[in-house]
Amino acid sequence: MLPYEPREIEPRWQGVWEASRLDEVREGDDKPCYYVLEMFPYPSGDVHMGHVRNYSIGDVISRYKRMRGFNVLHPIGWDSFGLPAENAAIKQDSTPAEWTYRNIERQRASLKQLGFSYDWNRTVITSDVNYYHWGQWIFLKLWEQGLVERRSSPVNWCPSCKTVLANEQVLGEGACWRCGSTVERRELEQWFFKITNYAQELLDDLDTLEGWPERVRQMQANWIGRSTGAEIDFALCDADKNPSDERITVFTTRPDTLFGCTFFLLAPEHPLVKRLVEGTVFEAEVARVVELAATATAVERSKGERKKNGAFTGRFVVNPINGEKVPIWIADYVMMDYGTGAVMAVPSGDQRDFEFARAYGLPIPPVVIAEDDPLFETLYEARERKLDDVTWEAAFDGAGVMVQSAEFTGMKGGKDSPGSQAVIDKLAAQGAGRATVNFRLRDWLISRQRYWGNPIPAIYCDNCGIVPVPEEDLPVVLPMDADVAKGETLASRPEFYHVTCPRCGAAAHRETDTMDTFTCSSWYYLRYTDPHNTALPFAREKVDAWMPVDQYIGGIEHAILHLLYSRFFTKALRDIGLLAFDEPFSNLLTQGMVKLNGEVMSKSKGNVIAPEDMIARFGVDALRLYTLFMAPPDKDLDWSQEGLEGVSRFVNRVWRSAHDLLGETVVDEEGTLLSLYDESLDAAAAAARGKELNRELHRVIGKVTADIDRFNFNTAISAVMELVNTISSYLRVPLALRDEPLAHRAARTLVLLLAPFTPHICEELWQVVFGEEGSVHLQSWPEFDPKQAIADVVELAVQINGKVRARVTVATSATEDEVREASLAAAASLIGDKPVKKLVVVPGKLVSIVV
RNA sequence: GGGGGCGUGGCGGAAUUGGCAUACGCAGCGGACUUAAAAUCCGCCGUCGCAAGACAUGAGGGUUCGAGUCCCUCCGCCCCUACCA
Repeated sequence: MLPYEPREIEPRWQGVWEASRLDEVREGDDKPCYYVLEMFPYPSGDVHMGHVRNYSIGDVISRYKRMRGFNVLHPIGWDSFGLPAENAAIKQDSTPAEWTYRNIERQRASLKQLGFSYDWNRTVITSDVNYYHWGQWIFLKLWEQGLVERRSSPVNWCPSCKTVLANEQVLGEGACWRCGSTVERRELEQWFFKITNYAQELLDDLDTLEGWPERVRQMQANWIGRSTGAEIDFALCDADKNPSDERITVFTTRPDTLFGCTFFLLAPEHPLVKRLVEGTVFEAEVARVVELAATATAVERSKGERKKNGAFTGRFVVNPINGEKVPIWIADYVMMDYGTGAVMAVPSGDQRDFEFARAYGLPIPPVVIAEDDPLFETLYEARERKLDDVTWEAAFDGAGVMVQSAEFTGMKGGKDSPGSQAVIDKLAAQGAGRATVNFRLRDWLISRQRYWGNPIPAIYCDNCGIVPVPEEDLPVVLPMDADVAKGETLASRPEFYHVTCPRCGAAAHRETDTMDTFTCSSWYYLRYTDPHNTALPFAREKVDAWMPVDQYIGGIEHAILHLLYSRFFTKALRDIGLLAFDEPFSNLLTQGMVKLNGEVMSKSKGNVIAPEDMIARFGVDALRLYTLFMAPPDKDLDWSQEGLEGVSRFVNRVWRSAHDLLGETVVDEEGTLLSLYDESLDAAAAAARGKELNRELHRVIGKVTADIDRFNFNTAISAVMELVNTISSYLRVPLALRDEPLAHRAARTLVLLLAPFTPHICEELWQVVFGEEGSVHLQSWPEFDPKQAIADVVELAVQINGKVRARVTVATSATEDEVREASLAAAASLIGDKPVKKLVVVPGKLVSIVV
């Protein structure tokens, strides 16, 4: 036996597989299609353990499905536009393109070294012109559909990255997702994708994504943030309640509390504020609060308990339900970008309004109260206002009964309650309100004031305004040699910037903003199905054949951003007629992180375990197997060097066991005999061990198959370890007494079951050691025969009054009556003469006797 | 504040539908082989107990012949999200 040398075996087989194009998709056969996809990497540096784990999961699924008879699409590419390339280029006095493509080549080499079964002929690189060309084409199609808008809006600006950001790219407490800087709010004219047109469908279809983790579905639902309620119009009035024509509309989820509205709030940045107070005595104080809100937000926000600041504007509105005069205040807790930026404040029903009322001495009349509230007796059936304040410590925002609410008194109040509906109906009848649905989701801001991205195909003409670049003029090519270190931008390149207007022929100039990188990653999975198409982003029949992605694998950090944008793209492209399905990813697996001592590995912390170091010591197969064995795929994995060594020992053991099963004498490097025969075994004992081995083979085939199907790779591997333990027991049978066909079958089965996990050692054993024809990765998955996994006899536990008291061995084929009899006999001395009240038989498991 | 998830040996974790809790691995302990070590192989390894046995899945209660799993109450931890009107 040759010693196991992963460093020799692994590169050799990788070369053979590449030369024979083993992993390239062969289209046109009649096998069912299966599309397995891992989120493609950003080429920021070396391949790390997180990549190894992510791609090992995908590779097991890919190889397994191929052995199960599927035609598998398993592609890889790079998400290669983005700001880090610009920053790196400045630091290294290089260009973003140079830095990006150098990193891609390094990562490509690493991924090949890891032996992943990618179809390298389908690589998609988003900064390649033959890809981003079609991103521009899709942009134009969305524009034609009315899904692209350029408009002025308050947006998030990162002063460090010097670009605007989408809402989804601003993390908690106002931090930029890339650099962590506090973002600023600016009013700017920008490009948007109208993702809000799909808000309802994006929410509804989450219910169809049964193959997604509940957590991700919840996060998306929360992000979309649907609220049902009403819009209510309040007319501005003067101090004597004379209404004007001007109305301010609010959104509320609690129209039933309208009788408790004692003040009216505007966001500090609300466009009306300035005009309401201009030239009045209230102007100075209002301006002070506006200023406070604009400057202190980010700092205040991080401080947990926030004091609510506000100021009276000196103006009033009329409450449309009861004609009461309500003062208009501004308050810094009212957000301009949710609802309408105006709020009807009901201090008894909303905690924030409650605190504000207490701080500024405003009345708090209760209007919806719980039935067990002490006030209930006093106020029940009170239609007029009897009580103008409460002794409560906090607002009551639950479901209750409406009081002090005219004809609505006594009705059930709460979110979406009959009381709410009744109030909406009355307001609708007088034209002062209507039922409506509000979403938290905002339109997707996709323009970036950066160089290294996909140019937005638009032209500015003094005569014609904003003009789309004609389809036949695509692609708008990004100059690859821009020296960003010297401050070069798209605007500073005359040959890029100056154009003639495609409509009128006058001198014009190009848009110099580029698209958000997330636009590139929103459709790359479609391009993989048809990566070389030069006439279209993809052909309809290719997409129809492969999509949707059967299994998508990636990190939870994309739960909202990438996954929501991709779902939007899919729906928008469907409506353009390019696709026929509603959702891009049928099943999603979010893998956990690889950590060291509970901390995320990072270069800056200096706690990185480099894959190549581990490969040099233990080999690719051991490393990959380790990442799959140590934890379930969706959980975080804390690095354990001892754990990797244990898995490496197991791989070595597989190598020795396979040789031994073929009848080879196994020796170590110094020639010491490692095969261990038990000469005391006779033919009958050998046959019994053979029977046991055969049974175990079938049990493990069944277990591994079921476990891979539900992504329990860790237990699939432990089942193979159990098989190897049983094989070890069989290997003690002296060669002369062994069942040779059985031993060979065991060896082949072991290798087939492990092939998706440890592809190199299995290929070596299969082709070289076993001398089989063809790659192990093109073999059929072992057939599971449940009948052969069953033993002739089975030991049952006998429970008496819920405790295991005895054991009885019966034939597997025994009838329930036979089992009953045998267990009563076995437990006779324990039961004595007590009458048996009940007897439950669980076939193959236990018997429960109650006395 | 809202939402999601979790609590099992010294550690990572297993237990698919309510059916013998702790599979598999790591660490540890003992033995074989060896001049010795490494490697390998065999065995032990929840707690208490000499043993028979008793007790153990965060705590307490319930349903059931039977609960890690289902229900209720409480405690603790993690993640996401948030002045969302």
